[in-house]
Amino acid sequence: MDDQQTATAQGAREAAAPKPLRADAQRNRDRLVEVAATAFAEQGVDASLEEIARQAGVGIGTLYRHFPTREHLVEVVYRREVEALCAAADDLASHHPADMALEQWMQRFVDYIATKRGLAASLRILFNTNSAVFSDLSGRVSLALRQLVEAAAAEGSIRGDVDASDVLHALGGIYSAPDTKDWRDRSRRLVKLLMDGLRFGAGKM
Amino acid sequence: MDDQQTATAQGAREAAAPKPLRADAQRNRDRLVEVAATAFAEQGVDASLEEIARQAGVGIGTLYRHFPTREHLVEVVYRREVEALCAAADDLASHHPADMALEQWMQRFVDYIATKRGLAASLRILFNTNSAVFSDLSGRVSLALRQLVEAAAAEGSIRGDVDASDVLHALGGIYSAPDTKDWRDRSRRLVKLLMDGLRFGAGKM
DNA sequence: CACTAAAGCGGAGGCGCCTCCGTTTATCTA
DNA sequence: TAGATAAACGGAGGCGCCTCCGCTTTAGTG
Repeated sequence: MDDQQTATAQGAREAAAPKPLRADAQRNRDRLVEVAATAFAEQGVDASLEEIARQAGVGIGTLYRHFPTREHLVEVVYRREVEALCAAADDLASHHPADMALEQWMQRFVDYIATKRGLAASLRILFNTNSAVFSDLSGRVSLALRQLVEAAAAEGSIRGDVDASDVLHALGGIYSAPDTKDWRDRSRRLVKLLMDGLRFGAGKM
Repeated sequence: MDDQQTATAQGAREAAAPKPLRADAQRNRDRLVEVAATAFAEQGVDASLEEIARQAGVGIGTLYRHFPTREHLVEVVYRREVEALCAAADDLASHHPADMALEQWMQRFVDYIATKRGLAASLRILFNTNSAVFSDLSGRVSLALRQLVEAAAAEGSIRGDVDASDVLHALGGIYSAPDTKDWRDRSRRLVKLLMDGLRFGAGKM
């Protein structure tokens, strides 16, 4: 009878009010994410959480308070990286001609994917567990790509008869290619090839 | 390739020529599988391996020698159960009219699946890692089902215009239904319903 | 049998996971 | 500035994973 707050009420209101963290807590949290990003990149998602806490200069308890499970931490790191990738689209767009921006972004996208190949299984579990994460992130990516494609098409530097989802599919094909030694080089060539295809007939619309 | 001893074949073939174990080793191995089957059924695939070894009366080292990873043990247990399920098809067929054999087998299939719902994620990983296991086992299941269906159709106790894969699909639908409290009862009713549908129009062709 | 090599055993030890709770600290009020 | 208090910290402790290697048992051989 002492119980006042049901579990449902608790869960319903997390998106609305992320309640501000205390300064030290925020600092520790940021530091953990930073270190975790490096650790996951270097050693995969099985990197030791105790080691991450140690390198971040906090106790293991602090890590677990901020990220109750390994998956929580992975999600935050992963989301941060995808957001950085999307942000890069804007940056490239404002510093390069539209077709170059598109090409460079795709190159970067492919490079990024390359570092994540080993994580495929973990990410699939993450997405199954919480498919909102997946749709959110993949939505951002395709939005970023669409903007680049449309800008280049509008500018006339690539053809106008393709849309972003075609391009995303083409990139997806690169991703699912076998994991050979020269994977990265080949991907680079494929992106260039794709760009040539896009440039072909530019302005004809 | 005429080569029969590929690297993959090495692990997968224990039925063919897995060099005979020493008597004590075989005893321990059997005991481990036995205990593991119970433990996995009761506590899921995350059951403690040390506890399994303890209950089997062997050291943890022995368990790991026989089953280098948790997945190996899971696979053996899982395979054993599926084989038992398939063997039951023959048994039922020789002791009951064909349609009753089919119905009872489907009931048993569904019950079996019910106990495995929590394992879905683990099994998916297992199947991804070693898809030969999946195709082998699902092949056996559909073979067993096909024999039951065809026998009943030949006997005239169910209609003749359905094939086994339809039935398997219908059962699959039951499997993917939401995991409610009365899941088992409802599945039972659905199997009966399916049987009625199969009996309807029996002997007409 | 007795002997021996090979096969098998098993548990200590090192590491990582995660929880729990006594201690510390940032922030708020007076 | 001092005091109060909720928030945050952190690491000890218990458990499970897995490896490693010295000891034991089995299955052959003479």
